[in-house]
Amino acid sequence: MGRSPCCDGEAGVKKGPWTPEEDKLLVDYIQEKGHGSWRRLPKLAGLNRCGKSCRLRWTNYLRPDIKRGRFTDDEEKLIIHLHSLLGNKWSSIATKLPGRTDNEIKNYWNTHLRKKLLGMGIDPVTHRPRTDLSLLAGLPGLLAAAGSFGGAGSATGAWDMNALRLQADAAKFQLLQGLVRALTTAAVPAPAPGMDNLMALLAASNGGQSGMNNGGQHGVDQSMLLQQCQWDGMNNLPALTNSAPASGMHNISGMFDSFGAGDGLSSTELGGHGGASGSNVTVDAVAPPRPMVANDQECNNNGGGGVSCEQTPASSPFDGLESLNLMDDLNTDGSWKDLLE
DNA sequence: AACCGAAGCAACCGCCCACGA
DNA sequence: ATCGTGGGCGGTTGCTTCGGT
Repeated sequence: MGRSPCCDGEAGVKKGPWTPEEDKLLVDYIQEKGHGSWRRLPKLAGLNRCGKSCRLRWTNYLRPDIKRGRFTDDEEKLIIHLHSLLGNKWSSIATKLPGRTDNEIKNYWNTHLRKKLLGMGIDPVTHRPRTDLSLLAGLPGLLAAAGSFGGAGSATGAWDMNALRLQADAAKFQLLQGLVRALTTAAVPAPAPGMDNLMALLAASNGGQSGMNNGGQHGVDQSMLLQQCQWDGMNNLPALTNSAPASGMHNISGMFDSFGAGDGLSSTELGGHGGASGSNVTVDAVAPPRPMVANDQECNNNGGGGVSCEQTPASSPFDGLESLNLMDDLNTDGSWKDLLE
């Protein structure tokens, strides 16, 4: 049974925005005597507010160590990375961002970061590629998101490599899904191996709406994404033949299998893995081993919320791909069961 | 200039847990 | 063991600001 709100029964207690006068009363009192019991504080400080409101105002806005202003790119990346590990444990995330409050981070996530991930084809809850029907039509949005993700960097044409890699991960997934779709609909000639043909195939399979042939509408150099796709071995596509869909399906199934296994994709890219500098695109010749993330003692502070403290591989947008069972989503005629209407 | 919808953000709500009596 | 209280947390609301028409 939850207890009743602390302000229940306190008729006449003021709600809504705080005035500068109220702020001053609160700050002066706490700086002189400390907050002590929040419930008793309003009366002692001469405030017509409930204690809970005072606590929130102090912890979120009046504390002297609060950092205001825009989140930096590094902070954004850190939030995304921590969210992939901790979920909506905003207070835990806030402990890693000095001067930022859980409320501020939560708001920023809901209003900015969540939308960015969605635009990149990444589920903001699971941090994995989205598998809903918007995926195949999502490349234009992906590119749009790519154009906006880098903040000041993208505005100057300097690509954020970590963001690009994340986007490339999603792009690879979409490419493969489009490939499966194309081969299984048998309406498109089977391609010769190679990325260029794969791209063309995807465009054809998607009714020419893939956005990859939009002439750089969003200022995205297609070759950059291609290089990213090749970065971890995407270039080593299995040979595709002109055979019937069943045969193609076999090959693609193998692609998915190899994709999920030790492909070196790592969301620690988000955590500052230096893949490139400046605006030059560099491609890791050998993807680094996926690091283990130690969820150490701070994972104990959630009051039994259930965060595992075991060592777990750092999550990636592609982590768990092998468990997506994409082939299970295909009907015998090659159409998607749920992804396509 | 006025209107309207979207986005952003401060603040509130209600549930939960820890802890002490 | 039970209950009441204090405080923390995530989710939601509603006001304000912004941008497009």
